[in-house]
This record gives sequence, structure tokens and C-alpha cells, in this order.
Amino acid sequence: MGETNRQARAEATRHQLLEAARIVFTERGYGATTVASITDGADTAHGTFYLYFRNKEDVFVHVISDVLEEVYQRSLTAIEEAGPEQDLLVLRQRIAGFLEVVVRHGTLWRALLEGAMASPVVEEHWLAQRRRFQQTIAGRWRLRLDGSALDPGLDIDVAANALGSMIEWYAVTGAAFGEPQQLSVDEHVVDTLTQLWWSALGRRS
Amino acid sequence: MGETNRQARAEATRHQLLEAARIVFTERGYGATTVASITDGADTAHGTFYLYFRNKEDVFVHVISDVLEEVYQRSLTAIEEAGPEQDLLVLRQRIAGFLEVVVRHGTLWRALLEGAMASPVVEEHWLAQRRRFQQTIAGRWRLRLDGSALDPGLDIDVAANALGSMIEWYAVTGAAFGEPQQLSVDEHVVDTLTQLWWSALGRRS
Amino acid sequence: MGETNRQARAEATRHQLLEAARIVFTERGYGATTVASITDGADTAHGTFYLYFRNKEDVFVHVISDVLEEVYQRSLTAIEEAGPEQDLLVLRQRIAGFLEVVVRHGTLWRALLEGAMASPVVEEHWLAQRRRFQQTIAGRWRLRLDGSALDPGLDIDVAANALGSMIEWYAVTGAAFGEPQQLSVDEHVVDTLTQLWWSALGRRS
Amino acid sequence: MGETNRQARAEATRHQLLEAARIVFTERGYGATTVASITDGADTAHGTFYLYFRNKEDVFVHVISDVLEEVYQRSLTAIEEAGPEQDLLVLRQRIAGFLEVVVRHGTLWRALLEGAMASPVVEEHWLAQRRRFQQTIAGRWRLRLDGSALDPGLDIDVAANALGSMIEWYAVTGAAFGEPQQLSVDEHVVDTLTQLWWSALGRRS
DNA sequence: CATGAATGAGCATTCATTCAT
DNA sequence: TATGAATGAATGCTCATTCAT
Repeated sequence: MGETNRQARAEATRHQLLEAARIVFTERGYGATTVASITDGADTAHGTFYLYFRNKEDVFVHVISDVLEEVYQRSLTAIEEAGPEQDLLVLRQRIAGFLEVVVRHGTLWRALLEGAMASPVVEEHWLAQRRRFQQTIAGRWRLRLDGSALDPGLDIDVAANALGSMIEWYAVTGAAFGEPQQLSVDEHVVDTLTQLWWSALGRRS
Repeated sequence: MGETNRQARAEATRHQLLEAARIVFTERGYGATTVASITDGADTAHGTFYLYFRNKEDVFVHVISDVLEEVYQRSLTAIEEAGPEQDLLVLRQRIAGFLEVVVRHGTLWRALLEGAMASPVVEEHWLAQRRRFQQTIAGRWRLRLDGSALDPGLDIDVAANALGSMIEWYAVTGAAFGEPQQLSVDEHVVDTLTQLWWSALGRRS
Repeated sequence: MGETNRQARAEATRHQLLEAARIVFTERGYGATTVASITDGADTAHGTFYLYFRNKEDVFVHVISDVLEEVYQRSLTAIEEAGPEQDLLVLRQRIAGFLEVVVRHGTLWRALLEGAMASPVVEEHWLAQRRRFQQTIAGRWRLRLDGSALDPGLDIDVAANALGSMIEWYAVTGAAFGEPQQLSVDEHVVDTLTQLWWSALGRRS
Repeated sequence: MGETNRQARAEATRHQLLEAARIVFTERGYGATTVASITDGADTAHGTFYLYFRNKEDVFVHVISDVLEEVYQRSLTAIEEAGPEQDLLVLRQRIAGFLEVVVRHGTLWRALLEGAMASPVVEEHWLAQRRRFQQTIAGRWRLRLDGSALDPGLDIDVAANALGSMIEWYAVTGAAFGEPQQLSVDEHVVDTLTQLWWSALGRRS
């Protein structure tokens, strides 16, 4: 029981560091974040950081793994699919979910891109998540290639990459760059993005 | 004439530095580039750098301005417009032009993103160019809003941003991340991107 | 009996630490050995170390004391002396014994030198043992100064120091430096060293 | 001429650092010497050190190279050889020369040993010099193997190593360990060492 | 105009030692 | 006795920037 207590406090310290890291990365980006700024935020000694993480890269991977998983879950698996006639609705909800997660984490996405460029480990994490994302989309489309679903002449993998990039980059540039952002998702925007995606595939509403 | 000579040599030195900077930024990215690595490449003394540029940020802005202008020119103004019946062909050529510039400069785009995250000045440069790009597209669309050109309910500014983001992010992630890239533009890809853009706007070929 | 048990376990822990320390010092040398590496090897908690030793210096002194005593015993007291006509044989056995101990402990001698340079306490331990060694040799020679045993004009203390140094340094540089060593004592080498020692003192075989 | 001036000052700075390093290594040993302590002694900024040396190991190699070369020159090549009847005198002068250099540099030899154990580069430097030393000695002996010069049954390489070790270790343990040393070479000691070396080879004076 | 030596602030990382449980 | 989390001092190294020549 004393043992459990000790473990619990260790876990609390680790959590403090992780949370402080998330905040500092969000505020300052990847490059400008120092280990000292994290331990300051976590209210621990400098050396304590190295009990839990190997270095800045390591703690960053832990921070972004949570976020990347969250955005994946929200935009791909959140909603039970109903009949095909509800496809448009489902698409809209997924796009809205994606935007919501990106907006909520704001400039942490900026740090993610920065980290991906500074660290091969981070880069690979992020690219792997993108690949998984796009392959899931392409896989869904292939399942329905029984009718007039998609325009012929469309390379499915390229299309999944392109439309995924459209949503991702629209969201990230909006939420993480330029002026400090409004922290909400405009319904108006979701409508347009949904329609673009839907029409791009040659469908009619 | 001695004066002219002096100016000419100064201009040559400046050009050497700028060219060396472009190469180093392309090879190492923004963060890993040091002033020393630039002056090494330019074969000048370390201190000479500061005669021409205030710091790394400053020289980077000059490097990317050229590239940003080039991509803008290639994808928006390169082709004389013919009759409206050739719109699809024109679109295709613009997309191909954009991809070609991105591919040709390869990992410098990666450095651009990195620099945008490290420096507000770089960020503003890049965002301004994006805005100009998207506004030009949206402006063109508005000029034709006399008929059934675009789907109703589509927010033109959002759509221009989204489709621009689609091409931009597809190209940049392909050319600047992941495995070392093939340095060519696949016709196949251009076809698909063109079709997505065209259809997304509700047009029929 | 519970008390005895307790003491026995404490003694076992102490022994584990000492043995782990010996291994780590041998493998990594004095400077590169950390308290953590010792407790890792001993399979105890980090803090346990400080229940038994004040610090790295302290545990090292304990480790080397054993080895220094061993080499002393082997090379000075191991063999029952017979008649003076067997002196050469006895000398040879002593030299062989010394070499054997040094070779067996290999790079721990290297750590010993390193430790002697880093810590005055270690240095004094080592020097005291050398002094004892050389004084024993010089004392033996003096006991026989009744005849023509040694060359006149030879300072006995200097000679004992010098010949002792010869064997010591030949053995240590061979066993602890340069290429990973063969772990055996070459008879050939023992012969030459014995002859040098014997002749240096002006004796004839 | 301004250029020459600049180079001269740079050389002076380098010399200051090298000299300060020699002093600090002598006073504190290898491990306890920090780059900061060297730049303090040289009265330069911390970063200046790295303009001239890669790290502590690098500057140490430069410091000891001078000393190792000096001891080699003094003890092996300093004296023009006369007739063979003067061999004993030549030997004596060489031993005296070796001792003099070691005594003059005092505890720097201690740092050399310490450095050899901490750094493979230093170790190799030192071992290479020892090898050169011993091979030179063995080579000389071989040149005279025409008569009764050396005892038969003596392995020449082992003997050169052993007698070289004798002088080296006698000198180093005397000058660099134990109490702060008298800074002079005792004639008495030189006599005994010379006689030991001479007799060990089976010669008669 | 050009040079390149010098500066020093800034950051990552290690590790001996303590102490509450 | 034993544990292991926490501490923080210490140090190596980099690099943007300045300035005397």
C-alpha cells in the first residue's frame, strides 16, 4: 500500500510533466520549448524530467500520440454507419469532428509540423498516422465500387490523399497560423467542405 | 567606374550568399542551417554575411520570396486564357505547373514550413502569398457567377482556400516528406487532382 | 535468531554490492563507473548502496584491498623458502605468481591506476602496498649482505623500487592496455624477467 | 601586414590556451580539468576554446605530444655516440635525461596516465610512443649481437620492454605520486639505475 | 567592402546524494 | 533494512552577433 502510494505519486509526476509539456509545446512550438520550461511548468526539478523521458523528442512523441489518436478516432470511427442514404450526413459529421479536434488543440498542430521537420521520429509518427487515415478512406471507397459511386478515371489512392490533405490543411492553417484563432467551428465552413468532398467524388446530393 | 566595379562585386557577393543559403536551407532545413554553413558555402568570411542580411530570418525571407513568386506565376498567370470551353485544359495546366515548381524545389518547402513556424516574419510572408493565391482564385470564380457555374450554397472563399490547400498540401507532403522523392510529376496524379477540383465545384466535363 | 537472520541478509547485500562493483570497475574503469551501474549489477535499489558505502571511492577501496593483498601474498609469501641454492627458482616462482595475479584481474589494474589518480585515498592505499612490497624485498636483500651477494655501489632501496617497478609496470601495461589481452602468462617472458632481475643484482646463475 | 598581425594574435591566443591547459592538467589531473578552468587560466571566453580545439581530449593530446616527444628526444637521440667503450657513459646520460624530463613535468605524467585511461586517443598516443621507445632500444641491441654483448636466452623485445618499464615507472611513481616532490634528480639514483640496466644485460663494467 | 577572431548567453544531459515511506 | 523518486549542481558544446583591423 505504501508501494502503491509511491507508484501513484510517480505517475502523478509523470502526468504533470506530460501536461506541462503539452501546454508549453502549444504555446511556444517545438523548437522554442526547452526542458527547463517544461520542468518549470510541472514544478519539478530539472533532473526529474529525465526520470520519465529521454529528451524533448521523446516527451513530444508522447504528447502528440494522444492527439493524433484522438483526431483519428473522432473523424473515422466515431459514428455508427446507417443506411447508405445517410452517407452525406455521416461525412459531414466526420469532417466536423476532425475540425473540432484540430481547433481545440490549436497551435499544437503547428508544433507537430515543426517537430516533424526537426525529428525523424516525430516525422514518422505523423506520416504513419496520415497513411493510416488515407488508407482507411480509400478502403471504404473501394468497398462501394459496385456501382456508379465514384467517377471512373479517378485514382482512389491519390484522391484519398488529396481530399484528406484538403481537410487537414484547411483546418491546420486556419487554427494554427495567422491571427490568434476563434475557438469554434463554423457550420458554414463544414457545409462547404462537405459539399466539396461529396461533389469531388462525382456524387449528387 | 571604380565605384561601379565596387557595386558589381558587392552584388556578386550578395548573390553568392543568397545562392548558398538556398542550397543549405534546402539540404538541412531552416533550424539546422547556421550562418556559418551559409558563409562556408558562399566562400566568404563569417562577418560578411551581416553586411548583407540582418540574420538568418532575413536571408530566408529573400530566398523564399523568389520561390513563392515563382509558384504564384506558374500556377496563376502562366497561360493565356482562351475561350471558356477550354477551362478544364487551363485548370489542368495550372495544377501541373504548381506541382512542377514544388517538385523542383523539393525539400525547400519543408524548410519554408519550418521557417514559418520559427519566425513570424516568414510566417506572414508565406500566409500573404497563400492569401493572394486564394483570393485570385476566388476572384476568378466570382467573375463567372452569372450562370450555373458553381453550386449554390458553396462559400466561395472557403472553397478557394480548401481546394488551394488540397493541391498545396498534396504536393508538399509528397515532395518534402517521407522517402526521398522521385523528381517528376506523374500525369496520372495531375488528372486525378484536376478532376477532383473540377467536380468539387459541381461542374461536368 | 531473527536478528542473526537480519545480519546475514545485510552481509549478503553488502557482498552483492562489492562483487557487482568489482565487475563494473573491471569492465568500465573507475571514472566511468556510476553508483547506479553498481546497484543495477547488484540488483538492489539505488539508495541501498549508501547503507554500506559512503561513495564510489569507498567501495573502490574495499574492492582493491582484496586484490592488492592477493598480489602481495602470491609474490612474497607464497613459497616456503628452501636453501639459498634454490634462490633463483624461488625468484622465478614469485615473478610468475605476480604476473598471474595481474593477468587474472586484467583491466581492474587499469581501474586501480585511474582511481589512484582521481582519489587521494585510493592513491595512498596503493602506494602503501607498493612501499610494503619494496621494503620486504629490500629487507630480504639486506639479510644477505654478508657476502658478495649484491654489487657494491647499489642503493638497495632504489634497486628494490626499480626492479619492483619493472615487474609491475611490465605486467600492468601488458594486461591492462592496448589490445584485449591473452589471458595467460608466457613462460618465455617469466624466464627473461627472472634473468634480468637476477643479473641486475650482479649475480651469476 | 595587418593579416600577419591577426594571425600572430590568433597564434598567441592558441598558445595561451595550450599553456593554460598544461598548467591546469598538471595541477588537477585529466578528469578534474574542465574547459572552463582552461579558459579561465588563459583569460579568454569559454567559446574561444572551441575555435582552437575540439574538446578536452583534443587539447590534451596536443599538450602531451610535446612532452612525449621531448622525453623521447632527451633519452634516445640527445647524445652523439662515441666509441663502444663509452657505452656505459652514454647509457647513464640517457637515463639521467629521461629522469630529468619526467621530474620537470612532475604530475603531468599522472594526468597522462589518467587521460590514457579515459580516452582511447590519448591511450594510443602514449602506447605508440612507448612502442617506439622500446623498439629503438631493442634495435640498438640487435645491432651489437655480434659478440658476447647480451646474455643468451634473453628475449630482446621483452627485455627492452621490461627495462624501459623499470625506468619509466620508477621515475613516474617518484615524480607524480605520493608527497609533493623534490624537483631534482639524485645522482645517486641515476647511478643505481644505470648499474641495474647494465648488469641486467649481463655486462660487466 | 571584407575579414575572422572573440564573445558569452543558452541549453541538454548526467549523476552523486538525500529522504520520506 | 530497503526502496526509488526527487533534487540540483556541474559541465560540455553551439552559434548568433560584434568589432577592430
